Amino acid sequence: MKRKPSTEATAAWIRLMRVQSRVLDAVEQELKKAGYPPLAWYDALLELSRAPSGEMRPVELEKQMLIPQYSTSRLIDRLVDEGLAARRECKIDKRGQFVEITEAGRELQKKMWNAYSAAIEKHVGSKLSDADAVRLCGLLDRLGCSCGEAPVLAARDGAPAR
Amino acid sequence: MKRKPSTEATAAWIRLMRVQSRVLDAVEQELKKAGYPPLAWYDALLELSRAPSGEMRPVELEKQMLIPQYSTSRLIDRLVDEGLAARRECKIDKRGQFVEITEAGRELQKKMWNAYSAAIEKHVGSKLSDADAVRLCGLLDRLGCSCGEAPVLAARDGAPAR
DNA sequence: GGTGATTAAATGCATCTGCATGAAATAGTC
DNA sequence: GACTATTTCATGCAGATGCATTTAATCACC
Repeated sequence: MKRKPSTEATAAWIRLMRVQSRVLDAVEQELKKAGYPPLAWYDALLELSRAPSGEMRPVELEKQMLIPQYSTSRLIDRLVDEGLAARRECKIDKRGQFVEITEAGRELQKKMWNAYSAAIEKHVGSKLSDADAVRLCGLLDRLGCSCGEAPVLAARDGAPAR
Repeated sequence: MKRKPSTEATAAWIRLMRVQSRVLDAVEQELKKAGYPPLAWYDALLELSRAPSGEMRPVELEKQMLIPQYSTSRLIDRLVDEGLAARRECKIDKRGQFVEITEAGRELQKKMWNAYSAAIEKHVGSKLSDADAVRLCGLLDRLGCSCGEAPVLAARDGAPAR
């Protein structure tokens, strides 16, 4: 039996779609204008930089970033092409590999965080009090739990998106 | 001078990106499993069906849907290919045209709304009280105003997304 | 009413994405 | 240890997207 959503729920759905799209576009545009690669690259570099010795398995990365396997594979291709990461052979499991962030990768991640954090502040932080940001988090979290939650750790020197 | 966002703001940003992505994926998947075309088609059909005589200019559609011009052009191509809409010559402005929804288009829009609304209820409505949905709307709206707001009219028999 | 700027729409091209499949290694089972 | 199933990663292909440009018509202004 299909129940219809209330107008309130429908309005919330619409806002969620629209506002996210606008805010994401705005932030991506700023990064692009500053000459930086897309956010997905940043996310990958951040994950790698946080890994114990700056390296992790593609499968891990895929799970952290919640993107499909082929997408991870190609993202790594691009990072490697740009010298931001390197593929390392995995001795204990020869079908796998390790991806290691390079110095250039670490530097780019840090530089991007400047532009990125400024954009977050501009498009989110400056429009919401901290208390309201917490409220927004709480409400959003309630929508997320149906599809397997990856607990978002406190973002200290970088924020993984998507 | 670049100010850094608070951890609260950053957390809100992350949630906004993640939760939207999950919820949208979930809803799109349900539509797809039910054998329906992507949400963008629905949005276009809804806009067209709401237009005075079931027709509007591509430029209008573009403004309503907030998608780039070339994207509108191609979306219309597909709708026309599937017999859901038809291009009509515009007598008063010969560089323009009208796009008119067909009967098949109207029917599809209505049928999709069943699956679509059920998905909204499942992934949003059922997780939030109406009061919380209103609160969520309020908070999200505050993020939206920086980039030119299209006031979202009450969704009576359909919800435009994105 | 002629000229340059602007608007409406389409399209060529490179890139990106999704999907399915392939290839190689490992794990599980008897 | 042979045989099948599973896991890890890459890739071919079709379709979608972004960007820049093109074509055609209208507008604005003198």
